[in-house]
Amino acid sequence: MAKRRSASAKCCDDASPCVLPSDQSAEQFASLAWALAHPARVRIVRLLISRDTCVCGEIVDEMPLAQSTVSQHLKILKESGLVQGEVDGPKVCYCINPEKLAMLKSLVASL
Amino acid sequence: MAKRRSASAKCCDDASPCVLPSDQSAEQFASLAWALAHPARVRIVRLLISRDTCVCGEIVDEMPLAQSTVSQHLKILKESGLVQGEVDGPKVCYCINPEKLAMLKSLVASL
DNA sequence: GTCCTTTATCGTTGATCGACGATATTATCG
DNA sequence: CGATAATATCGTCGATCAACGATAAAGGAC
Repeated sequence: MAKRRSASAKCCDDASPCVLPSDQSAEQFASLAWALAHPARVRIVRLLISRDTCVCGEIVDEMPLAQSTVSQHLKILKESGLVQGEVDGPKVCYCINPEKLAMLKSLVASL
Repeated sequence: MAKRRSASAKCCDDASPCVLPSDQSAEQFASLAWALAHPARVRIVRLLISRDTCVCGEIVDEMPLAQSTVSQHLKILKESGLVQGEVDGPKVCYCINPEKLAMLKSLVASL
C-alpha cells in the first residue's frame, strides 16, 4: 500500500513519481509504518529483535498462522527494508536491518 | 484494519477478543502504526503537530485530495486516538492527542 | 426563515490486504 | 539420482481501503 499508490488522476500525470506534492518523506514514513500496521508483523519484528540469532521457520511456530501466511508477512517486511533474509542451506534466516529500524525510530521520534 | 481483524477461524472462536495469543500489545502497536500507514495521514499529523492552533478545513487546502477523502482520513486518525476533533461553530478544529502521540513514540522507541 | 459555509456521511468503484491450501522451488541427505 | 525438508509462490476468496462525487447535517449571517 505504501509503495504503489493508485494513480488516480489529479495527483500525478504520466511518468511522475506520484508522491503527494513536496512530501516524499511522508511516503517513506508511511511505508515503514505500513510494515508494522499488522499485529503479526509487529510480533515478527519484535521476535527478530529479541533473538540476536536470526531465526527462520521458528517464526512460523510462534504464530498461529499458516506457513504461507507468515511467509507473506515476511515478504512485506523484507520489502519495507526492515527485515533481511539470508539463505542458509535449505533454511532462510531473517534478521532485523538495524539501519531501517533506526530510521523508523528517528522518524517517529522527530514527529 | 487494525481494529476489526477478520475473524477467520483458527484464530479465535466466538466471543473471544481475537488478539494473537498473548500479545495484545502488538494489536495496539499495529493500530497506531496503521493510522500512519498512509502518506496523507502522515502529512495531516505533521501538520497538526506543527500548528499549535488546531486547524480544521485548512487541512483540505493543504492536500491534493477531495474534501470527502480528507474527512475520511481524519476519521481514521480520530479512531486511532491520535487526533481529536472539537466542534467550533460550523467548523471543526482538529488537534493532536499528546498522550497517544507519546504512546506511539514510546512503543516505537522501545522496539 | 432562508441562504451559505463547513464538515460528515453515503454509495460506488477499483485496488489491495490477509488468510488459506496447493503447488513450485531449492538445498541437503542418503 | 531420488526423497525429504524448508520456503516461496500461486490462485482464490471475502473483507477492507481509498478515492471520488453527491448529498445530508449543522451553525451562522442576512
